[in-house]
Amino acid sequence: MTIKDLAKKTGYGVATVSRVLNGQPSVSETARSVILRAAEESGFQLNSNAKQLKQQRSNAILVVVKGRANELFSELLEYVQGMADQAHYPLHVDYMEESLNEVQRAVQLCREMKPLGLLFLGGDSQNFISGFHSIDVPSVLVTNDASDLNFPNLSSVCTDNRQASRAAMDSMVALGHRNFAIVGGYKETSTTSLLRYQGCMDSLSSHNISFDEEQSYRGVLFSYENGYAAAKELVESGCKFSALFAAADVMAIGAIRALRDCGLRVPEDVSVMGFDGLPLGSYLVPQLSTVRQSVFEMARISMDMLISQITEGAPARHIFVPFTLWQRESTRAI
Amino acid sequence: MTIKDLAKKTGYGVATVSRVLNGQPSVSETARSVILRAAEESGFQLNSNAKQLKQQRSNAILVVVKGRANELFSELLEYVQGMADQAHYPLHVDYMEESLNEVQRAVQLCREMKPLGLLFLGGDSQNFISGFHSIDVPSVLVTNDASDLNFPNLSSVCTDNRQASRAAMDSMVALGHRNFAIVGGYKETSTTSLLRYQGCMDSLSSHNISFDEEQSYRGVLFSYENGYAAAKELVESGCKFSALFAAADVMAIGAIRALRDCGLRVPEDVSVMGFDGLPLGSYLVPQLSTVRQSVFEMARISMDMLISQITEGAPARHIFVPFTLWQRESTRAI
DNA sequence: TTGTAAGCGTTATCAC
DNA sequence: GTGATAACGCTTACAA
Repeated sequence: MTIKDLAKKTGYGVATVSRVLNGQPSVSETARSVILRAAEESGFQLNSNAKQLKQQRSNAILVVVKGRANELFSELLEYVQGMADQAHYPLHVDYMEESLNEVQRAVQLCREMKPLGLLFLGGDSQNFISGFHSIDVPSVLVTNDASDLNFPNLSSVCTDNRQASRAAMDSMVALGHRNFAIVGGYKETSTTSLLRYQGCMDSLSSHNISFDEEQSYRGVLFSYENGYAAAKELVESGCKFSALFAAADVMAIGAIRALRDCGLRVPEDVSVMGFDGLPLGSYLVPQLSTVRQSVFEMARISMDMLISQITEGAPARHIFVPFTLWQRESTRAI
Repeated sequence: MTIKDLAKKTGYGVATVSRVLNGQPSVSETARSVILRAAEESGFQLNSNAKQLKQQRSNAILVVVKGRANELFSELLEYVQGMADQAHYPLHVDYMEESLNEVQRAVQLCREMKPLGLLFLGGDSQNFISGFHSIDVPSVLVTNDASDLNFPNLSSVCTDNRQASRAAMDSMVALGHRNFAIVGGYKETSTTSLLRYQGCMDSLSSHNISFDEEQSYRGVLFSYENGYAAAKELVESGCKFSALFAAADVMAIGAIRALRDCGLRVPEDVSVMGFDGLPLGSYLVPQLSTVRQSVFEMARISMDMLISQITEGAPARHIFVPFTLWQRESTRAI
């Protein structure tokens, strides 16, 4: 069943059928209803390959999501989806392996889909530097700062990772903690991980707290498992600490279990603070203390900026969205 | 940049370029290397719209995933991905809203992609009954039983939900529990939820344990939040129980927090058992007791069956994969 | 081994 | 308003 069959069946030409199916204006009401009914009856759907191949521009927004198991992105996406619906932009979501190049992927998809705009959920600066020049549609990078990259069509919206992790550490210092362990990311390869690390150091040095990185910092890929392993190793290596900061909630969760397996209770023996503010954290016992990223705000601002770039040619902007410290049950004063 | 440009640039015809780019045999080594180098240099990628539009059959396997926030599916997918790589089948993953019709979606995608086979992660019997007849490629439904549907090209692989939840309840009875509360799914609309409910009833009645459904059963959509709300409501409504069975780990996690907020400790005051065996469960304190679905086995069997249906025309089969009871820290004997 | 050319199912550009 | 018809970028006979 193709558009041709529908044309034959209704007695109209393919052009009219196409116009109707795409909701274009200059079609008679008769034609519209006849064709829509026929399409309905036969359950006809446009072939998007042919459509996209021929189409000069679609009116969809393309979302490129880096990594499929990221709960923060899932949450972001839910809001973004709602906002796109409300603004009547079809949303096309493309999930990709975290290890692949999201900009290359976007370039390919732009050629194929010709979207109005691009939303990146997660991204790596290096990939943008080396490949974003061949993207010419309005874009927004979410959860990473792109102000240094200076692309006229690339905005960014994120939490100030450095300030946020500094604030997290400050709050634990305020609770009386002086001996810290930190489970972070690979600061050599991930900008986000580096910034969160630097924020920690900012806090420690401003309070004149010494920190032996070799002994008290572990950099791993964000996961329950790695959080567990890192925390266990910290304890077993003899590192003494009353507070542990994990640069992601998933690692904090793994870490808490590791501490428990080492005979340490949270928060009685060790306070643990995470980063992200995943919904899951509020159902844990103890509820996870964490730096809550303002997911809804990030989604809202991203979509607003993207849409104004698309419709009004607004210039690229770079925004830090406020975060919130959630002192809950996994931290305590000593 | 198109295949034509590449042809012009290398002096070959478009057919040869196409053959090289698709790894077809009858091309000279010279042509192959020249064209590959040129493609590399210019970063050329085939336009998949044009490719799929023209192609009679792709050699890809299409995976239709129902719902994007399902951790069990994420885990399954990871294994499936690995197996497809190993067998050299490109995998195309399509995520869709849980509320939409996965079979309709598959029909559309089959028309567009012409995949060799289909893997459904999750699915609803009704949708298959009303729409699967128009799918003619080998297919496997994972996590649901399709033996009743009798489609010659539809296999299925799943846990015996009824037996598994019966076993879970039996195990709690063996621990001495007699008063149960159950947080399940909508048994009126979800077959899986109904089976898990029936398994519970099988167990209870075989042990002559009475159960007031009105008072002690809550049917909700699987989520942390709903698990929390349902458990809280059970306690507040005065339902007395020493054990709670949740038909999904996510609900068990929500329920544990709700119990805690009602002043009940797990497992000291109430034992809680989940269903699924999510990786997360082993990092919780207390570790979640649960029915572990054999995710790896399900993935392996699904892919094996799908591939033998594709390559050897093997007939459809319907397989129950063994489950495991994990008695961990959220349950205890009384 | 290679090239030519006919579509795949649409949309866009014309005329009418 | 509507209908021919030429692309879109590719694969695949069929010829050479």
